[in-house]
Amino acid sequence: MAIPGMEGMTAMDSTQKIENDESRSARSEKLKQERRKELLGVALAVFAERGYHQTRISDIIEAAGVARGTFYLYFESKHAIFGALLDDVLGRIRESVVGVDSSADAAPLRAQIHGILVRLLSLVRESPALSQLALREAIGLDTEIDAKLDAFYAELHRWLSESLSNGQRLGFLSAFDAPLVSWCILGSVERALRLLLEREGAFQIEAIADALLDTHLTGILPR
Amino acid sequence: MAIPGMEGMTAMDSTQKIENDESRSARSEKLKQERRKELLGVALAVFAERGYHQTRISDIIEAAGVARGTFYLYFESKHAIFGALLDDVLGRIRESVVGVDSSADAAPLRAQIHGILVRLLSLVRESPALSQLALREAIGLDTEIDAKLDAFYAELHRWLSESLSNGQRLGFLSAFDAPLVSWCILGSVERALRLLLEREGAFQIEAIADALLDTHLTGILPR
Amino acid sequence: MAIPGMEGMTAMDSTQKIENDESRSARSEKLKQERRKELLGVALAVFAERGYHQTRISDIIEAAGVARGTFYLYFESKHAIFGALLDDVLGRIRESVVGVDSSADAAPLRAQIHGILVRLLSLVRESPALSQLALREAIGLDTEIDAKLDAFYAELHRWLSESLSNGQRLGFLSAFDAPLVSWCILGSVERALRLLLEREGAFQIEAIADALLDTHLTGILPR
Amino acid sequence: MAIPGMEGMTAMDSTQKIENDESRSARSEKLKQERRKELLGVALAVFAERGYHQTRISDIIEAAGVARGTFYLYFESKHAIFGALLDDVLGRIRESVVGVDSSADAAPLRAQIHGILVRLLSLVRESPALSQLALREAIGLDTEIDAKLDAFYAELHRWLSESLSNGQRLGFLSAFDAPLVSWCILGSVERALRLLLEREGAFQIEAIADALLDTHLTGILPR
DNA sequence: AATGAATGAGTATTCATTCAT
DNA sequence: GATGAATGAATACTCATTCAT
Repeated sequence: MAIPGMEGMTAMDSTQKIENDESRSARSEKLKQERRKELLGVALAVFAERGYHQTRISDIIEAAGVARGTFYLYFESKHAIFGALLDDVLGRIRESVVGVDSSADAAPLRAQIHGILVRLLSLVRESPALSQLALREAIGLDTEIDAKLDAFYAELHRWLSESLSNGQRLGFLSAFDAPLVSWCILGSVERALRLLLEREGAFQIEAIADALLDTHLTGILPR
Repeated sequence: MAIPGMEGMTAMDSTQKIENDESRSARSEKLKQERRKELLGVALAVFAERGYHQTRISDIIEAAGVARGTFYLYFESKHAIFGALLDDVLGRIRESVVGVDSSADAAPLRAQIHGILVRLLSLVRESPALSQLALREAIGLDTEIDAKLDAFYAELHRWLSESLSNGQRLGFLSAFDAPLVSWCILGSVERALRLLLEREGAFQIEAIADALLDTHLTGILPR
Repeated sequence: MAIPGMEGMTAMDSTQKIENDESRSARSEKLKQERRKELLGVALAVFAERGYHQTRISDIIEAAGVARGTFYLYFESKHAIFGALLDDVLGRIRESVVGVDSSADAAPLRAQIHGILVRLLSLVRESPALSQLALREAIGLDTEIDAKLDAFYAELHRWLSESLSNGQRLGFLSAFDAPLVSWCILGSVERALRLLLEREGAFQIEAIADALLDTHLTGILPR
Repeated sequence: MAIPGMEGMTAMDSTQKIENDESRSARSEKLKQERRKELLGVALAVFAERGYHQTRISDIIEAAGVARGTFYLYFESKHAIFGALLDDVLGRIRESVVGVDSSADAAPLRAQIHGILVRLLSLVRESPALSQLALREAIGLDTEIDAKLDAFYAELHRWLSESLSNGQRLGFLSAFDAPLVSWCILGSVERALRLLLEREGAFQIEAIADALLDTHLTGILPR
């Protein structure tokens, strides 16, 4: 609703004139943000349904009920609005993957990881269109988009790799090539998310999270 | 099988005539296949470098040194040549993934799986362009291509899932959701292949194969 | 109907606003129709000069001084603009051929028919390009166009055939195969129109109309 | 069968060599003409079915079962083979329209004209494809083709016009603008032929010929 | 003569983006 | 801000014709 960093600016000023101007611009700014969000939502739906290349600007503006030029008032290009959507979903994924609390009174490690996985899977279930953007549409689109995705995965990988290394240092985990195994795990998770996306309803989030955990924690050989 | 330029030196009986005709048409057929393969090779390189959408037919024919019409003599469309390349790489991957031999005198299971992984990874190392086609370019291109890829992964998954189920039945493997875990493993392998593709030289094939095996066989928890 | 540049000088109540909007959209609609008509006119000239197949979209847009895309803003395709022109000319011909008034105080039959012929011939003289479209260019172009032409001629034929049958019933005309003779007459008229088109200036409209009338009314044998 | 002007060349010569060569070349010439005719027949069928522009050289050579290059051995171009076919049909029409015999012991004028019309209509019935070429496909194709058609019609017109003038001079026909009326009659006939072509079976040749004759000879007014 | 692989000029149509109103 | 008419670069595909074998 309120624009971050703008909240304080609506405080009463001494002159009516300024107050009016400010409140007017604040209001218009608000309207602008709302329209922007509406466009983002519409574009998301269209991109998810038709794919990036099959989507025409016309599809978006028709669905949004705005004029052609209006679109370019809010986004520099087709590429830009896709980038904005991608940033959005990548941000949400980032938020789902918070650090593991290794303090004494923290939840058991397994439960924490389980939570992360459930959050990720729920994100896919609740925002399938957005997820599809990151998991399918964005791949191989563009050097710029590719770089963005690569950076994101690198970031995830760094976080996971360091977590695993920590676990190894603390003796929680066995000795293995942490960076390499991190990529494997990321791959598993990515495929699991895609699974939920493509075969909606065929799998339970809990079941997937457990399968991911068990496979990677204890493997498939009998103990 | 007549030697080029030697036909006139033999008696011109009807048999010879037919033979000549056959050899001539066989030769032209051979040339045709060569031309086709050359076009495929060139297109592969261009697709891998620029991506499907950034690739124009002009790029391919210029690189191949043939005329515009010649391209369409061998492939119905840009889409068709991409499909042919994809079929090619999917076929190669299929060949790399042969059945596991569970007879008494067979190699140990681990060694067999290790072999499969090494074959897959080698394929990526040796044919990075072709691999990139399957792992990046083909994703989200087209409903038809998508269906082809989906079918391929479904096939891989079926094979893996049944293999795991077999292992469980024989007591080699612990109890787990075989279909789900199969997807996880496929995800790991896919990411590992992509890793080799993107960070060429940063990883050793053997190391990756081992990491994949260990993670999934015994997990990352200490035993 | 607001005067351009005057809008701001009137009170900005909602009624005015709507009126302004309406006049603005009406004006733009008018401009659009004008642009469309201009394109039709230019295309007509080019089609008449070069023929359908020899005419490229470039010819039309260059002559019209608009951009490529603009053309497609007004017409779906080359075929579509030709169809629109054909509809235009067929409509005009239809208008030229009004029903014959057989009431007691009507003009004599001969004079009425003479009038129809003169109108048709004048149409050709005044809009030779348009006429050429219907009489030459449209023939054998396309199944769709063919169907349109056939339907038009069938309509003309039905009208003429019924008129003749009426005349026979009323005793004005002798006994003959009305449908067949109608086709003959249509053929004569068509050729006469083509004559005027191709040998512009060599014949007088009145002379042609008289010749057509006399030939079909009383024949070429002496009475 | 035999090539006009070539029959005498197969007479016995003194030397075997020459005889062989000549007979061989005569035979090959014969074969050549046969192949040419076959191509013409096939092209005719295809042109009639699909129309000139929709017909591809591929359609013709596939239907004829010859190679691409072979076509160009017999005809310079697509345009040329169409021209040859058009010449053929125009020639046949010319043959159908022979001079009217005005000698004392000749058949009555009406019967003679009736014969001409029946010949023309029969030509259309027996060679609808060929007729369609002249009556539909050839129109507006090309300046060259147009000129050929125009010249043909002019020729027909000249013949008819002079015949009518003769009749007038001899008192058989009333006074009218012979050239103009000739065009009207040509138009009627043309349309009648087209009628037979398009509504095959709906009309009898005799009926059409009679309708044409009656309309133009005595008109549609009661006598 | 016959073949058919190769050629390459030719063109309708699309669609992201701009900009005058 | 909003509009939507105008823009024009971009491009896959066709097909008549040639020519080496």
